[in-house]
Amino acid sequence: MHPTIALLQSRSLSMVVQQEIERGILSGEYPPGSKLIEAALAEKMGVSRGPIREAFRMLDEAGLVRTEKNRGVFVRDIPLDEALEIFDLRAAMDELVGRQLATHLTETQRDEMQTMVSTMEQAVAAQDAQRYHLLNLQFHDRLVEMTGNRKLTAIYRKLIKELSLFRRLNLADGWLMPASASEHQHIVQAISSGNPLLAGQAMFEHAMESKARTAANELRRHTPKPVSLKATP
Amino acid sequence: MHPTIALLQSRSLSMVVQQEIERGILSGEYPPGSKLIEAALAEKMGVSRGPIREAFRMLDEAGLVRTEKNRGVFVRDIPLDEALEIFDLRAAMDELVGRQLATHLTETQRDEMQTMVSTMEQAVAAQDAQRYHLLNLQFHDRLVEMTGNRKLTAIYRKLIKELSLFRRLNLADGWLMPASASEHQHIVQAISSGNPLLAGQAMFEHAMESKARTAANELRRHTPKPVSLKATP
DNA sequence: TTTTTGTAAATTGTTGACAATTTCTGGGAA
DNA sequence: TTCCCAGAAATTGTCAACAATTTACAAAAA
Repeated sequence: MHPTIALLQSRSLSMVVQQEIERGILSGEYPPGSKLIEAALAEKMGVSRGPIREAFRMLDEAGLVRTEKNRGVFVRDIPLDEALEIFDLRAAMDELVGRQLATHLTETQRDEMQTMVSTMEQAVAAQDAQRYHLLNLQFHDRLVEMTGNRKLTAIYRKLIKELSLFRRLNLADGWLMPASASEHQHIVQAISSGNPLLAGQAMFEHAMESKARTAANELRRHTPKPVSLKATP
Repeated sequence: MHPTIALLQSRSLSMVVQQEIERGILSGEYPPGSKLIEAALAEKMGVSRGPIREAFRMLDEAGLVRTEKNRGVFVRDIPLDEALEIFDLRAAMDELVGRQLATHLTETQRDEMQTMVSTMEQAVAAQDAQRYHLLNLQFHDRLVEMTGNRKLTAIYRKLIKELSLFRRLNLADGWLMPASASEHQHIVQAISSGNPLLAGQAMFEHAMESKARTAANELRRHTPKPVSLKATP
């Protein structure tokens, strides 16, 4: 039996199961497209199928799995066009974040932002792409959180989770590390300036750059054999 | 294939139950704050408690109900501050809608928009507030749909559903009918102009006007006894 | 060989039963 | 009266069993 289940009965089983399956999905343990079998998960976690099914309904509504009647549930595989749609939506939300932070930023928040950017620059200097990737996610998540808009924060996080199921994104994020590093400093300056339009624009353009890089990566990945056709008979 | 056959093959019981409960919530049959009892709903719909519980998990994730362990599920009552947060988020999404429509609008879409605005103006002339309210919802929903961004459309609709649980909104929407009527014509013109920034601004400001009217209504509702204290001993 | 078909296995859909917890209720004590 | 607290009733949490459907596989037919 999974240790967390035996210990903490404070949350209901289905909630714990939901979190555990979600962790498995986001960590790549259950890759996009793979099938999630009720009985197998039930035995693995030491519970019956009821809570597993309830967790499936939550994950489905959250967009992390898709359910086919009488066939089972599968980890969602976000197609490119949907990923690009999410990028557009996220850009609009980030623009809102920039505007609101520019008008309500406290001293403490400004310092925190500056510290995060500095930490990211250290990761860039150390060529630690993995660490930079995590810090980057954390930076944008914290900015959204700073607005105090809980609904905005909740939906933003859902979008990020869905985007992480766009598999090609993870493989190719090494390229964008140095590119977006300087943009973060620009974002902090724009927000600190107190100009909502400027800050919003900085956030929006940063998000759209990210979208453009992803689209370019995908285009390059789907046209890998323009010259050497004779090499693969 | 026969339509009802196809329906029963694609939708499982829990999905049907979810839609039915959601309908009851949005129609006001189950008002905000009221308790939803598994056994009662199960008997009413002629199914066991399993599908009911699965539907509850979907509705919880969608933000329409809240679940308290060992106490049951309740129809959510959106507090004012959360409603205002949703207004801000919706304004940012509407701005995106305006920008995208301004750059990609077809002739057919422009005509459809104009027709909807004309129909709304007829409802205003006929003093039919109820009909105007429905047409207004339909107008904005259709605009979002026209962008072709499915994720944006899905989240927008979720936000609208949640906002409808902000009970005071429904009671006081008679006042804002004539005010927002002319704004719609302005939106259509701004989008038709092909200027993304102008169209986005029109949509954004329209949404923020709606937020301001709601906030003003709420303020008025919470301070109804400033003078005649002697009248209520 | 390829396709088809029938049967067994695996998996999901649904239900009813039982356990755990909360809520209700009535009677007794301060 | 008001408060408190058993015990009953109602309700939710979990589970195991059964039914319905899909999938796997092997044998038969083209």
